[in-house]
Amino acid sequence: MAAEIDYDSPTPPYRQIAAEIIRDIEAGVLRVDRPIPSESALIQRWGVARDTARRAVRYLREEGYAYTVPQRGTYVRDRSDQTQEVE
Amino acid sequence: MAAEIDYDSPTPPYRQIAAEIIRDIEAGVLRVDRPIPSESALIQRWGVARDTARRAVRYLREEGYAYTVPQRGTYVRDRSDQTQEVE
DNA sequence: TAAGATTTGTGCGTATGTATT
DNA sequence: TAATACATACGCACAAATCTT
Repeated sequence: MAAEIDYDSPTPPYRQIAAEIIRDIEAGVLRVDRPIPSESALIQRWGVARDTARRAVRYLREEGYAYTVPQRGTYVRDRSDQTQEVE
Repeated sequence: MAAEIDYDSPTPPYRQIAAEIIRDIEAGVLRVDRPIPSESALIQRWGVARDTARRAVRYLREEGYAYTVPQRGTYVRDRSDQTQEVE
């Protein structure tokens, strides 16, 4: 917890951030239909630029871990059914 | 007075706006504990986006020139004592 | 009591420019 | 060239608190 970005890692910062959020989702810390940390929160939590925080969130969407409601926020997506995406 | 934003300058717009406000503070045009121009006022005065106006105000806070009261406004801070920040 | 305006807080969408790898 | 990261700027929408009418 409260890990820092490892800029020496081959894993880019946005993936490290996404990884922690995924761990929180799978650990039940972040619940379905509840918001994940906002961009601003991620920026402060990790000390990264907005672009990086946004990449992390975008990655979570692409991986099916979250969904975004425009102008509202990004929430944990229910993956109880299709854990595997067919696309 | 009534200068325009110089988009060719290496100084970003938010810093140009902040600079004018600082001049007004140091010239006594803006007094201690009196409000500085609101975000809306800055948007109209300079023709910039809210994000830019907010950056200018945030910069003034960070530099110790102002303090913000949520939902009230941002006011000129008394710097008579610690003109120099120790941090 | 209620409505409206004002001001800041928050969140996201988008774009450009620079730098590094 | 492409991906990544950071800084900046513009746009839109809604919430919350405050102040006025």
